Amino acid sequence: MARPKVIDQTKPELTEAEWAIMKVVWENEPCAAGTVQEALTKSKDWAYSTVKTTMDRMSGKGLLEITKIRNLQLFSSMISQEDAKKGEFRKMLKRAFDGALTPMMQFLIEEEGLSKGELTQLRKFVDKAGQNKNGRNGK
Amino acid sequence: MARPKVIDQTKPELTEAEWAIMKVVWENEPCAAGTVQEALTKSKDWAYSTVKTTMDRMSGKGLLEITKIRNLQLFSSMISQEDAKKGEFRKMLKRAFDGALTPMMQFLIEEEGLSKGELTQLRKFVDKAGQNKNGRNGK
DNA sequence: GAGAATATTCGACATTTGTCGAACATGCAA
DNA sequence: TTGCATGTTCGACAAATGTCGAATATTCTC
Repeated sequence: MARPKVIDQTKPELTEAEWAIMKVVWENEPCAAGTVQEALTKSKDWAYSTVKTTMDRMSGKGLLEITKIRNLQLFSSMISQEDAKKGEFRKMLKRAFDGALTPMMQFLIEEEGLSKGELTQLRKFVDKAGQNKNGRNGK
Repeated sequence: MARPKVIDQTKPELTEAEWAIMKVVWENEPCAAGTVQEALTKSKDWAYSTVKTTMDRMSGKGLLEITKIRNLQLFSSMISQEDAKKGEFRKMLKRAFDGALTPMMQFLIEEEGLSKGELTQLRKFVDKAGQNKNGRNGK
């Protein structure tokens, strides 16, 4: 009955460009490459082909899926936003903190200098999370 | 008098291999490439030249500095561990959470499922940090 | 049906990263 | 003095990323 504690180590690894594209896809899927390119004009000055090429490569990697409707290709995400975030977070944790969460937290609070507001907010979360945890699983 | 709120956006960006090497350097600097290579044999099966090449490139990027003693090259870090961690953390925060800390915290607690012990530890940090912050800067 | 709009295909090229091996240099021990 | 043991230099190569442009296909609309 023990819930699977094995964490999928093969979480997706997105590059900078892939993150930008994925964000748009998550918001508009299924969507065409042109849509993504347009949505990014504000932040990225990418040519249509740049976006398309990257998206094609992404589908090759299993990050996106293509559905063809006549002449149109619609892209959909194959990974959830949650998993992507998880992957990014884990990568950072592993690289900079040897995978240890507590030291990361300490570093965050001591070095990053959270504002009072952020601290208050954080405490609220901690308390809330604490409730759900009380009484069961410790370790 | 306003404290500089401008955060150095050009924090170092280390690659996977660079992180591994930097860690050894921080622990032994100044040290030779051979020392690093040996220290990594356990985790990475890298040839001496692989390590050396990477370290040379790192010095070219300003991540490491070389001091020559006769025939020997001793490498020293040009960036602090703190800055490297900060950079890695910020990159993650920016990519996956649009730079917003609070949502990241929420995600961490809700999705990553912190253990009770970690929560307790976290609360302790928060409280401690809260003390130093109380009375001043709110924002 | 012809031309403008849109898309898709493909091949290209520059950089960055990961990884070495071979050639050459040098200082110390036998 | 001769050679290992160590180092350093350099050039290479493959794969991943970032970026396009040109050629080609499809549609839609007059």
